[in-house]
Amino acid sequence: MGRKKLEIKRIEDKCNRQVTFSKRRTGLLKKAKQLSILCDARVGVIIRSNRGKLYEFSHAPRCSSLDAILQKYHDVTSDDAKEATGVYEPKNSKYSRGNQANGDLLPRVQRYLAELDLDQFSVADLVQLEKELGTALVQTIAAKISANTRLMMEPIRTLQEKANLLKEENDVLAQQIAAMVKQNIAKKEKSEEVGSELCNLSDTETHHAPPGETLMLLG
Amino acid sequence: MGRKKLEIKRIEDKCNRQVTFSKRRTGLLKKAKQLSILCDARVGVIIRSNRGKLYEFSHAPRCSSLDAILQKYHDVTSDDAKEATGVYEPKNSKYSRGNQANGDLLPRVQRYLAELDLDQFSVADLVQLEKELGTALVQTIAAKISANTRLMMEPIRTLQEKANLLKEENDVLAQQIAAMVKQNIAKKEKSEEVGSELCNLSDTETHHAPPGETLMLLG
DNA sequence: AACTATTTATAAGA
DNA sequence: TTCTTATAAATAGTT
Repeated sequence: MGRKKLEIKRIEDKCNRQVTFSKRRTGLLKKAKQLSILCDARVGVIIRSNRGKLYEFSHAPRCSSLDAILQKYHDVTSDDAKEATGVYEPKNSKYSRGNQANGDLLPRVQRYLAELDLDQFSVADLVQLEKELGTALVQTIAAKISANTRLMMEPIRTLQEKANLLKEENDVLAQQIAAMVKQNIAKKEKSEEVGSELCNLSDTETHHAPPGETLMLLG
Repeated sequence: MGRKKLEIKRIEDKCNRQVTFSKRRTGLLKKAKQLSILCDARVGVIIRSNRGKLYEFSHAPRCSSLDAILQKYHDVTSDDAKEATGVYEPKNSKYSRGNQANGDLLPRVQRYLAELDLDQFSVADLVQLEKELGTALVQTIAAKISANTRLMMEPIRTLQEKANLLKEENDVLAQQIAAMVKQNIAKKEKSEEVGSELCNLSDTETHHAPPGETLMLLG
């Protein structure tokens, strides 16, 4: 659509390509949103520019309990993943209770989460948690990653990309730290009250940086 | 666009909603493809209808080595996840060699994969592999799952969804079995030749079923 | 599943 | 960048 019919092939002019990217990215995200609303469908769009910037749309900003775990993995990994490779001491921990056979994983995870003191989370704790879940969680996570997301994990291509990711990462980390501080304060007040509303950070349809150690691992 | 301006809110008429879904889904996937081509961007779209059917677009059908691992997780999980929950005997295995410090994960994984006899893969092997990688892989995976994908992991909502997922799953499993058989035959011929082209199954922009145990875990 | 009147997206230009 | 505008493309309602 436009003054002229455009052939669908890589736009060679860099400047023009950037402009088109900006316009069409906006359009795509808009259409994704419309589809999700009009048809009550779950729609996800993730876009990474050739300079490494990320844009995504999700049909809803809700967070499942699984989300909370993944978020925690994320946080922890960002902090000390470089040292944590393989070294951990599974404590005989606070969330060891009767394993209730195989049953539904999600309810079990929810129960675990409800009983956890979030401040105590660490790589070791997560590993222990994972062990107690019998690697089922890990397999579930891995199995559910769409081809889509897997492709988004591909190595970044240019130095410019690395720089951009690094910058965005800093922003997100700052956000997360702020959120954690806030969470701590809130907890000082009421010591009970659990549930599955454990994370309310990330807003939808905006830039989103990948986790901290990405650069090291993907180089 | 159409005879009338359409308000963006849930279409109540079921039949009409279905038709619109079909049209707009096609449109969205088309635009995603155009964006990825025109602007050399990485674009992923994943759509799940309110009946549970999955549609996705990925900018490229390439498979990374990480992909191969995830695919394996997927396959294994589909087969015997119900029994595998937590029970495994880490053999002192064939891919135990000098762990080369922390370095880049991806090259290490590639090395592992290159040395593996794919036929020998099992839950136990994967767990062992994971252990040798020091859970770094798991954390990496978890950290990289976008909010997008996490939302797509949400519990399915209706019986109809379950039925649809089940049906699609069967199709995909059949495909995978066919692919494995093919792979085996190919291997009989040349016994060397490794690299990162380990999987060439899934085609882009088509229906794609979630893994086998999904129903059990999400109910 | 096709058709077509309209709306919407957007390519080029300013 | 942002806006304007002519035109291409998508699609809502119809058949």
